[in-house]
Amino acid sequence: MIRILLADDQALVRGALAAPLDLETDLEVVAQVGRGDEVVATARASQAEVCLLDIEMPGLTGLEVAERLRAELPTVRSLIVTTFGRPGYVRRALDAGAAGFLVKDRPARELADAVRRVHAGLRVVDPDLATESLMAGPSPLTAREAEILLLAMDGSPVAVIAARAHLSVGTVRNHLSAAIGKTGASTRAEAARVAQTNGWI
Amino acid sequence: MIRILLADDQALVRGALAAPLDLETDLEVVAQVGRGDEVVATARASQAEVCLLDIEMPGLTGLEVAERLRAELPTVRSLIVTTFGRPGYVRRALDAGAAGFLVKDRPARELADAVRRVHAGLRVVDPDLATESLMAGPSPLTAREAEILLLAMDGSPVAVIAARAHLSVGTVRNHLSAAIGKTGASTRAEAARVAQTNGWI
DNA sequence: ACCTGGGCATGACACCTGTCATGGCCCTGC
DNA sequence: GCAGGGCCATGACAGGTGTCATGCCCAGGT
Repeated sequence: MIRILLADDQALVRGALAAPLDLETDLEVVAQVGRGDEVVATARASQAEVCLLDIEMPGLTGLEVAERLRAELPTVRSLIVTTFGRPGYVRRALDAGAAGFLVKDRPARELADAVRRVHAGLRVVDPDLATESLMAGPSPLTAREAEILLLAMDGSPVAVIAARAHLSVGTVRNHLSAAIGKTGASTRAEAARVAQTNGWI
Repeated sequence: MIRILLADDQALVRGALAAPLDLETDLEVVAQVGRGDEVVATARASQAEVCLLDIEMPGLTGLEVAERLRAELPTVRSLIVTTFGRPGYVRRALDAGAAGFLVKDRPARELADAVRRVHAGLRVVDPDLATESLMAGPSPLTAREAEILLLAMDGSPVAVIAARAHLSVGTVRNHLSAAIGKTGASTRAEAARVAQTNGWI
């Protein structure tokens, strides 16, 4: 019996994922949570073996949760199950310690199989996403550039970004300028969009 | 037998909504689509009586679909079923001709009841959303301001917005300035976010 | 030891933005 | 008719933004 924890902010989706998994004789959904920051504690309490994680969740993203699970509960496997597979997300997920990456709206059989493989210590990556991820290549952004670009995403003025990053305004503008150049954009907002869709931030 | 069309871009969600509805003896899901621009034709072909519409869909939004349904198939009722209920969405949905507005992750019984009421010609609005919608009040933005703000959402420079709206750059800046003032924001991006979350655009 | 590349900062320049004042046009309601 | 309000435009000004050159510090690799 493989013990599964399900994390997704939409109750409807949790239900839709849990139902077919519970029908499998060797799988058992032992916990469901709707927030990223509740996953680690719940996984510990429920002695889950595999965590299915959505990426977009309040509290913590699925990627951050995967990191914490690796650090705090190394025996638990993380499997990212997300709606839209942005290219670079796959790389970031695997770097964060996830054992697998799937998109939703796949037949339930595939999902169940993925859980079994992950539980057996294998890595599972959606084939389409894997090729797309390799095509896109690694992020051209440095860590700082990515960080600044993330802070710039909401359209805040440079002064605010600088304060939040504990940097001078000039440095922030340099990083943004570099990011704009590397992404081939001509505006912060455009650069942020490009980086976003490629999974670089 | 009430004939239902289900429109949502996530196959998983469509399945999760359809299953409990099909279990009701007087309801029948006769069609499912994943894009907004396929709804009208499919509704006509399948002779649907009630359309459950998600808001965020490729092609057309659920709000736009509701408008077209009212114009082209006036006997068909639209019921908006969305993930997050932004305050002003309710008003816009009803203005667009929708007969009801619900959030997902509600018990299936409620959804089925809503379908029956809508089919009977009644209006159905999620009570929480209804009060919240009334609290927020009507949009303070003029039509033009909302239009310009919508174009500004992606962070394009004013020159691009002006070209897309067939206006002078000065006029665009005036509208944006007005919108920024009315929303209490201090940046276009912030104004756009405020307008977005209040459903004013 | 040397060189390279990233992070940080400063200063300067051209350009873009947000704000305000002013004016003309059109429609609606009194 | 006439005032009011939305829409469009222009011009001017302060401040924000994108770009570039320059410099310093600190790791890592040759």
